[in-house]
Amino acid sequence: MADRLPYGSGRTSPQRRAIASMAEELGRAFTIDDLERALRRKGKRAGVATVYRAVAAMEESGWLERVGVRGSKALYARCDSPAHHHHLVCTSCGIVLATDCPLEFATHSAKAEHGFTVTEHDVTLYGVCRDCRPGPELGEDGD
Amino acid sequence: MADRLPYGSGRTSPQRRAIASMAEELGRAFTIDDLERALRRKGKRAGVATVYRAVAAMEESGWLERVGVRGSKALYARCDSPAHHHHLVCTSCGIVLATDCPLEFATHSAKAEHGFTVTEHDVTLYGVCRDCRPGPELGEDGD
DNA sequence: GCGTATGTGAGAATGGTTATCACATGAGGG
DNA sequence: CCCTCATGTGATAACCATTCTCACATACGC
Ligand SMILES: [Mn+2]
Ligand SMILES: [Mn+2]
Ligand SMILES: [Zn+2]
Ligand SMILES: [Zn+2]
Repeated sequence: MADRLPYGSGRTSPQRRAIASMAEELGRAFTIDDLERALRRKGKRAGVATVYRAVAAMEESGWLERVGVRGSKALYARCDSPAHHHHLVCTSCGIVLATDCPLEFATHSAKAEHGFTVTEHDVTLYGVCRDCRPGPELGEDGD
Repeated sequence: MADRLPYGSGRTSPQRRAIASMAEELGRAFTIDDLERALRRKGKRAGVATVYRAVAAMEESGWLERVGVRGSKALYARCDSPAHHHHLVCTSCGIVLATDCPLEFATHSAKAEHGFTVTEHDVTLYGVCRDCRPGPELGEDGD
C-alpha cells in the first residue's frame, strides 16, 4: 500500500508540493542541486533551505531515500519500499533499482569468525543499467 | 609480509614519517582530526594541509584505506591488503577487521534480473567487536 | 475566523576539505 | 660532497555542501 505521504504528518505548502512532485517526476537519482535546477526550469521557486528541509522531511517519512553520493553531493531517489533493501544506481542515466540485501551471510560470518556483531551497513552498487549498456554492434561508451 | 611503502614512490620527510607511524600506531579507524590530535599530543607538528596530503598519498599507495565516515568526517585505517575486500568497523573502539566481499551473488543477480552491470560498490559493515560487546552478565540484548 | 505550531527564505555561519604561494628540503646526478 | 630542482611544507584563503538564524508568512485544528 504505497499511499505513504511525502511529508508524513508534516504540513504541506505550495513549495513542498512542488518539491515532492518534482522528485516523483524525475524518476531517477538526483542531488539537491538537480532538484533545484529542475524546479527552476518549471518556474517553481523555493529557497535552498526549504529544499533541504523538504528533502530531509521526505527522507524522514521514508518516501525518499538517500542512495549514495555523486561527487561531493548526496544522492536521493524516490523509493518507499518498506522492507530492508539496497540500490543499484546507474552512473549513466541515474535510474535506481531496488535489490535484496546480500549481507545475511556476511553478517553471520562476521559473528562466527570475528565475534563481531553487525548493527548497520552501507551497501550501494553502481554500474550501468540495461538501457545504458552500449549495444554489441555500436561499440560506444555512453555519457 | 607487506613491505609496501606508505608513500609509494613519493619523498619522505620528518612530517610524513611522523604521520605514517602515527597511523600505524593508532591501530584503529581514525579521522584526519584524530590523527592531528594524536600527533600534537606527541609533540609532532604538521600543518593541516600536510596531513591531508600525506593521507591522500598513503591512500593512493594503498597503504591506507578509507573505511567510511564518522559523522561528517572521512574515516581511514591502516590496511594494505591487496585483494578486494571490505571492512568491519567497530563503532565503539574503532577496530577495523577485513572481510571478504559478499557481493558476487548480488552482482550476478543484478545482471540476471535487471540487465544491470555492476562496476563499483560501497560496502561497509558497522557494529560492535568482540572486545566491546557487553558481557552476558551485564545484561545483554541479543540484537 | 483565531491562535499557534510549523514552514519559508535571504543571508550568515559552519566545517571539512582543497587551493595558493612563498619558502624549505630530500635525493639523485655530477 | 654539493647542486639543483622536483617535491613537500604550512599559514592562509578559498571552496562549497549543508545547516542555522530570525523575521515573517501561513496551514490547519479548534
Ligand atoms: Mn529503496
Ligand atoms: Mn582493508
Ligand atoms: Zn542490507
Ligand atoms: Zn566487494
